[in-house]
Amino acid sequence: MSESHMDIKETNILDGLHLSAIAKYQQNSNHLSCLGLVDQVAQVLIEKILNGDIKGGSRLNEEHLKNEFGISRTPLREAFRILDKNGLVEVRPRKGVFVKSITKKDIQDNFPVRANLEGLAAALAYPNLTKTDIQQMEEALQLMRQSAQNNDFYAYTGNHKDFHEIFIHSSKNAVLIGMLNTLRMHTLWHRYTFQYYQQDFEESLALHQQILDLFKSRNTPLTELETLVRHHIEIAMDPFLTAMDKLENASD
Amino acid sequence: MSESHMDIKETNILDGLHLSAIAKYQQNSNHLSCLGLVDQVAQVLIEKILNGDIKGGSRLNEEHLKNEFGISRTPLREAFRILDKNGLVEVRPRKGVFVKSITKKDIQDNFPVRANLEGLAAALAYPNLTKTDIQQMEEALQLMRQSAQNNDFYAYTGNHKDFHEIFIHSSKNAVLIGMLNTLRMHTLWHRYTFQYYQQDFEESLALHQQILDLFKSRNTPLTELETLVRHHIEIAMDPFLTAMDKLENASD
DNA sequence: CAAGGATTGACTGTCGACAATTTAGTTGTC
DNA sequence: GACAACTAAATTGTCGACAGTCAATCCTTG
Repeated sequence: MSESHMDIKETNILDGLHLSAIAKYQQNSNHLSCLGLVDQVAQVLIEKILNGDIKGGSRLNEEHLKNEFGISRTPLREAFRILDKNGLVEVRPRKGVFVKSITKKDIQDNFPVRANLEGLAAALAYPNLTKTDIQQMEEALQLMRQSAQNNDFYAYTGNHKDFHEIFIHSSKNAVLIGMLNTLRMHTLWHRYTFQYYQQDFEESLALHQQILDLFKSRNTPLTELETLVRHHIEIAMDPFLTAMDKLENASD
Repeated sequence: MSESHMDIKETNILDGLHLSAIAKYQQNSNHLSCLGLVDQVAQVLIEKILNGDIKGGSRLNEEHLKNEFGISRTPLREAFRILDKNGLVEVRPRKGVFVKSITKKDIQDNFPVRANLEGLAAALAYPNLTKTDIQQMEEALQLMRQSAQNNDFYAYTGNHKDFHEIFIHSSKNAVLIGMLNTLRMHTLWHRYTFQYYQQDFEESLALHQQILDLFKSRNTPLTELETLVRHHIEIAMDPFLTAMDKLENASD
């Protein structure tokens, strides 16, 4: 912590840790700078937003962030465009970039689309699934059970994510994978809320076991698989919405 | 038409019209510059790519484009990010930005996803449809018939686009609308190919009439509507692929 | 003559500064 | 006392320049 001159109020969006980290990587290692300073900055900002360190609705001030990161405004502005591409911020010309805050409407719009696309992904993946894929999903489901037993909601979310990503990836449809990445990022936006989101593990686990069984079975009708996957996401929306409600009311 | 000074070689990626147009707008009118120079440049580039004026695979040289537009590289680079967001180019760090060229795999990935999402859009739109919506779709279908009679493939594509956009918009799902915009842009990428794309008007017209009938009917089951819309896009893929084949072979 | 390395040229990445615009605060008038 | 116009500070938009990197070409050497 060489920044001794910073009595930074915690109103600062970014703490000093990441900026020095970036500066170090920038100087020392070449291969990381090959990844592009822009992408590094974007990655840090994405993390910050997803973890809730940067609150929704807040404005990303170029001048401040420039100083925080110790870089110029040019790569910063391009990083903003990446955030925009991922739907995390809104770029209002001559006004600045604003972190989007998730509303109920966003969730109500997001879930049906994601449900549909993951259903499609499952159907497309079914003929492609290897033994390794099945095995990995079984492992993921096992970890989900374990996390549920420990009442570790955060870990559960991670395992759940792994489970889904396996068959999404096996769909081998680049367009689909890209869109689901974006959609899932939106949902994970308030990932931290999941820590307080008392999910009904029983139902969720049963459904995922059911899905896995369909994947494992030889002659599963594609429509049945697609419908089930789609359904299991659709019914997850209402609990999510009520969880949002609780959190909103709690912060009042 | 005040641009009388353009004897610009067509080897230029961009002709002089747009750049001078941009410069003019930039000076004269405020409300257009409020739209942001970046967005203007992006819009022009998108048009160029969609119309095929900029070939797929070609590299967008910042230095050249800078001179063409008469602007600096900063807004240009940000415009590139917008193109990237729309999936029209690929940004390779330290290499440059390359216009994506559509492959068969892209089409094979794109159509199923779009079919699924438009099916969902139709189902979501059904309860929201107003008399005006129905009427506009009838008009669009009528224009489609007219264009078909004139063998005007280009106009047909436009009318067809209008027809779809009506119910897509009526889904009132912002996420869905955004994704379909991107997906449809990809398909329209080689919009000019449609001029040579000898579509089977009969089947297409019949299907759209069928869809419109389901929209008009009071008690259409949502699944039936969704399946039909989805199906009518899925079956459009193969003719599109063969059309691509022909075009490829023709250009050899 | 061929292969490997150095060199040069072109291009992208980054930066600091200036210009334009918005916003907030202040002053003046009705 | 309230509203409007003006002013000033803050912030975004744009630009030209420099630095670093990649690639192709040319030269050297075996």
